[in-house]
Formats: sequence, structure tokens, C-alpha cells
Amino acid sequence: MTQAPSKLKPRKSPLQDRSRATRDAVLEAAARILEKEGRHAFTTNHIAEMAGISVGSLYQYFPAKEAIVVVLIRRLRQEMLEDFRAAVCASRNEDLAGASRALVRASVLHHLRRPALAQMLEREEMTLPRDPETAELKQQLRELIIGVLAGHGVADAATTAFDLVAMCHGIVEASVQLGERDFDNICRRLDRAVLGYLQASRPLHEQ
Amino acid sequence: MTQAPSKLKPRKSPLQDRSRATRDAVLEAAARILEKEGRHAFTTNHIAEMAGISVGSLYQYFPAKEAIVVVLIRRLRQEMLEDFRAAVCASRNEDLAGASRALVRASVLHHLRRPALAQMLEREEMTLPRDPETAELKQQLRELIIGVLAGHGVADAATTAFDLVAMCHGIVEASVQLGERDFDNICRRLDRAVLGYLQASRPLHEQ
DNA sequence: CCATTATGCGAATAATTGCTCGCTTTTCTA
DNA sequence: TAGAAAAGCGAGCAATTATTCGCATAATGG
Repeated sequence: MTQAPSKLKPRKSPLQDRSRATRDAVLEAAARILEKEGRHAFTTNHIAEMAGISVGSLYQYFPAKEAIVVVLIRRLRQEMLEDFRAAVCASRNEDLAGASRALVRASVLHHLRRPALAQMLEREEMTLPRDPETAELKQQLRELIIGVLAGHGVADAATTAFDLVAMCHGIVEASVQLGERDFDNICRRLDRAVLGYLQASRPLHEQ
Repeated sequence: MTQAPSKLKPRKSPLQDRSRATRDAVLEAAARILEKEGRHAFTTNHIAEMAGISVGSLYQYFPAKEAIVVVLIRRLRQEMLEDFRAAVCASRNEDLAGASRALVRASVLHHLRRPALAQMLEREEMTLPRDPETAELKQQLRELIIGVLAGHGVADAATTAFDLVAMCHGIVEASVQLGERDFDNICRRLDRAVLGYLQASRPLHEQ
């Protein structure tokens, strides 16, 4: 009883340089189509054409169209995790406000690298079947942030982390969607939101 | 030279009760499919089947599949605007904190009515061509909130309104996605975020 | 230089799906 | 109640698209 081949894992791993280039070309073409032409243009034939290869070659490395998106998402999450780790590392001697600012900057940086792509991929992620590898990356990211908050004595770090991430995500996504590309401006507003939330654990009348 | 028929406006307006029922059945079936089966099941034949009518009848009232979604979105925005207007009206004698709380409750109420549907429709909206009627509703909503903030002396009401709406949206969406359905719990956290942001206009050290 | 393996190709296939059109049934109206 | 108008029907057309498969070309190893 052999395992049924997964619909998400690569059919074949590239061994030669040539094939690795093909695989990368597919991924880059797919990314470009998603960010510049949208979902409707995201067809296997079109991806192959834009990558300068044939559909047949595409299917040697990806067992299904979805698998391409899954890899792109995985890469995005991987990058994000690394950015956040770097930010946490660089701000390990700062106070809570300093650490928050560092995380905010990492978050905005991530979204502004390829704004349209990041948004498309996040949207796709919700439609796709759960990918354990991506879930693991997200879990690590969550724990990283909870750790930072808890380390600074924030109460109920898990909920706080959840809300902070969600509200930053909301503001950045909405801003980027409207064409905002001013890194510092977005950061300022996120800082205000984050620090405000952290402060507001104390009720208003104590001010 | 007659005007080319729009792809979004109804081909025919229902005159008899019978046809109005058909139209409504289509909309409700479409909504149910979107929220319970997802995009991939959203086909005209399936919608007609679930509505208990034939495809032909469907196309008498909607010139294209997209038109159905557009109407659903329009209805959602309409409802939301009315909820917000009611909240603003009911809290017109309160202070800024009170008004904020009222708006937060309206927002959460909106999302919790049919959580899965609201999320799907918002996602679809981004893919669809811009609908002027929906844009108008959103514009009114924006002005409503800006008005409330400005009326309480909030500086830069436009940006503040944008950020508050975006961050609430972020938190609610993320919470709902994880299955959270506790109205009061979500409200509490949104209150904290909103009041925190409003407070944080003053820098930290003044506290 | 040959055998073997890896890589690449793209026409063809099979399935899906948005939408039309000629027709029947129901409702309205005069 | 007859004729017209509205509403409803659903098989089938046309177009799209994910995926395959038999074959060609290139790299590798002995």
C-alpha cells in the first residue's frame, strides 16, 4: 500500500541547475501574475508561458496549480519569520515600547516589499487546504511575539499578541490597498495604535 | 447607438410577486453557497439548483454571475450603514468614549450576523470591478464616522477614522476567522484598541 | 561513445461552466 | 375568456482550463 502522492508536495526535486532554474522561473512567473494580473489570469498555461517554459515542465515540479501558491505562501511566511526574529534580536535590550516599535517596522517592511503579492497570497491562503509547514511557521511567529510581550510583563500576552497583530494587519492592509507606500507614515500610525492598546490596559479615568 | 447593456445591472425588474420571490431565492441561495461551500461551489447552475429554479430564470434577473455578488455586497453595505447611523443617533449625547463604544458595537454586530458571508463578500469585493452604488454607501459611512470624531474635537479626524475602522476590522476579522463568537469579548478588546488609539495622541511620557 | 537518466516539450483530452434560446406555463388585462 | 405579456424552463453550445503522455533533447557516468 503505497502512499497516495500528495497534491501539494513537489512531484520531483530538481537535481541539476537547469531544472532549479525552471522551478524558480515558474515561481517568479506565478508571483508576477498574481500581483499584476490577478487571480483570473492565474492559469497554468499562462504561468508556463510567462516563465518561458512549457506546461509539461511546470507539471514536473508542481503536482497541481495550487502547489505553486502553497510554495509562494511558505516562502512569504519564512521571510516574515526571519524579519521578525531579526527585529526581536536587535531590540532585546530595549523596553516594551522599543520592542513594539521594532516589531511594527518588521511588519510594515514585510508588507511593503511586494505589497500586491503579499495581499494576494494571504487571500489565497484562506481558500487553500491547510498546509502543516506553513502552520508551523505561523505558530513560531506567534510564539515569538507572545514571548516578547510576556518578557516585558504584559498580562495575557497571548490575547494581546493576537489583537496587536490583527490590528496592525488591518491598518497596513487597508493603507496599502489605497496605495499608501510611505513607510514612516504607516509606522507612526501603527506605533500609536500599538502603544495605545498597551497603555489602555489601564482604564481611562486613571490617567 | 443604444447603450450597451451593463454587466452589473439587472436585465429585467421583477413585476409580479412570483418573480420577486425568484430573485430573492437566487440571492439567498447564492449567499448560502458562498458562506457554506465557498467560492469553488459558486456556479450558476448550482445557485439555480439550490434556489429551486432553473438557470434560465436566474439569467432573467442577473446578466452575469458577478451581478449576484454585487447585489449581495450592496445589501451588506446598506445594512452596515443603517446600523452605524442608528448607533450614532443613539449615542449623540455621549462623550467620545461613549460614541466610540456605540460604533464598536455596531461594527461587531454587523460581522457576527452572518460572519462567514460577510468575510466572503468583502473578499469578493476586491476582485470585482468598482460598483458606484457600493462606493457611495462606503463614502457615506466614512463621512459619518469622520463627523462623529470631528464633532468630539478629534484632530485629523479623517486619518483617525481610517485607522480605527481598519484596526477594528482587522481584529474582528481575525477573531471571527478563529471561530470566536462571543460578542462582549470582542467588544471589550475593540474598546481597548480604539480608546487606546485615541488616548495615544498624547505621547507616552505625559501620562 | 553509448546507455541511462534527467529535463523539456506542447498537442490533445476531459471536465467544467457561464450563458443562450426556443419553447411551455402562468398571470394579467380588457 | 382570449390574447398578450411575464415568468420559467433546461438541454446544449462555446469557451476555458487543468492535466496527461508520448516523444525529443540534453546531461551524466562509465
